[in-house]
Amino acid sequence: MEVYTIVPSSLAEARDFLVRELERRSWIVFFALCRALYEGRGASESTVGDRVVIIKPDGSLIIHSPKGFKPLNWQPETSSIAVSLEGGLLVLRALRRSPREILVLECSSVYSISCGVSPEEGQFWMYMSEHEIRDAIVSNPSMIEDGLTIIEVERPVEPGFIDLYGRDSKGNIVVMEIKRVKAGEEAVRQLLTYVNAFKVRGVVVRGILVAPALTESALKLLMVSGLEYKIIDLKKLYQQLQAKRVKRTTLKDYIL
Amino acid sequence: MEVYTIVPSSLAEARDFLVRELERRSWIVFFALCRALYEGRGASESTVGDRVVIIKPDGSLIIHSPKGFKPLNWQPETSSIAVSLEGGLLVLRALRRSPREILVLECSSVYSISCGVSPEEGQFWMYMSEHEIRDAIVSNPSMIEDGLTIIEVERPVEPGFIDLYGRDSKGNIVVMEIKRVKAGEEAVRQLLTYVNAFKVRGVVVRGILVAPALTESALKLLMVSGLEYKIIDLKKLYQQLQAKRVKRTTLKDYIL
DNA sequence: CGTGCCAGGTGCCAT
DNA sequence: ATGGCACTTGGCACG
Repeated sequence: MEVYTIVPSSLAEARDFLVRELERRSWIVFFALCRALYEGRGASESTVGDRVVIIKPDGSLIIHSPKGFKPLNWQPETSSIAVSLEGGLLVLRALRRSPREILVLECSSVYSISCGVSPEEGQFWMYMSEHEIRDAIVSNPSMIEDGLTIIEVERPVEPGFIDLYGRDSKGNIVVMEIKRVKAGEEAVRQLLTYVNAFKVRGVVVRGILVAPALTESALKLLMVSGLEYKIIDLKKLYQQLQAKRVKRTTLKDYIL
Repeated sequence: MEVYTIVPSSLAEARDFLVRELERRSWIVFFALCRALYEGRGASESTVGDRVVIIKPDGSLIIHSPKGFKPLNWQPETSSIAVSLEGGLLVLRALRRSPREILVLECSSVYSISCGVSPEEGQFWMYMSEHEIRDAIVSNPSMIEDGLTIIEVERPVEPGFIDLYGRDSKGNIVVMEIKRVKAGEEAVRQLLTYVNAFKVRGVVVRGILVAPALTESALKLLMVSGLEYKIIDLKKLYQQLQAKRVKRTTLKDYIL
């Protein structure tokens, strides 16, 4: 990728540069003293300050303040970005239909603008998603309980989907809700909703919350509701999965 | 803010520049051909590709691919960022304790690095948060129902907090759950949990879901559960609030 | 398209 | 720190 940077001597120069590079669908990053106004699903306004603004080839606009992971303002995949000079300010208007949103960026100074055109795009993988945990249980149900068999994955039920639906060694129907992270009350409520859906129809089922951990209040709610839980070891599951995968560079080399 | 940009002729030059600017706690943005490895709460790995990397003065590290709002990888407020040259690659290791996480960035080319030091920091406001909706109802409960009085805000109850707790004209206790956006089933389940908490103690209360809209399935679940709802007009609430605020630049000028 | 639901969710504030 | 919850949540998969 070729990256080109200018230090604009005037806002007019900055505008011309931005207009040209937006047309070319370049990747644009600039430092500026500016303020942002947003109105759409919500409404917000930031005070004037030094920001880093990213405009991606797909039209996403992201405004970062000096702190934290989250951007101050943003607009995902805008339908149009207009640039203009108004009253001594460089104004960018990023519009988006559906939902109808507008983000206005007023720059009083633009310190530097960089842009580049990149041809290809990279891929990204996530490991140990809830999906993978589910599959691991399906291929080895005994990790939950001896004699358990899985009948259905993502079984549709009145108000949603049951992650795993099976039968235990004594023939009881078992409903399982999986959480990849420590489960809170919401997870218990969800499981309870599914179990109740059966109860209404006169069928008594066991409900098991499967998670690496439970919050204290979740455990309490679970006990009161007559539900069960099963703690799973994510690290172990992850390693089992790793073993099955093709050999690849691991992070162990770095951690030392 | 002063912004300085270099186009490094070697990875060693890039490393030296990064080390110096990290020490100065500058704001750093660079374009690079790289790949990221993460291990911590989850684990991920991205293929090699052109990326924009931001390192903020507070140590946050964000890696953006050419698409979408969300970064490909990140590390919020790292406790340390180490830079080194290893096997012909420029390697950045961003470490974080609690939770223990490591992000490794391997750059095969660095196209351009910009950095700047900004002295001050801006503030940010959000309008029409759930908090503000709640306050609006408190100051004018009749927008929900004639004769309603609010007794308590954020009333603690067995498994959480009731947004609004009040009494209707006939003396019945009313429990309200507020949603700023279209309410889904989860909102209904939450309200139901609160109402049931009273039912267990033998007290019958009315449960009202307050939201700008309801999903169809939420409405169904709400009806079945014997709960009520009240649609509120966010735009109207927002305008009422705006009227009370000090005069300021609005977005109407821009929308035309 | 809307609806549901996971996410390395993040951020804010409470205990 | 842990927990509870809103968020312009974003993102994906599915009807």
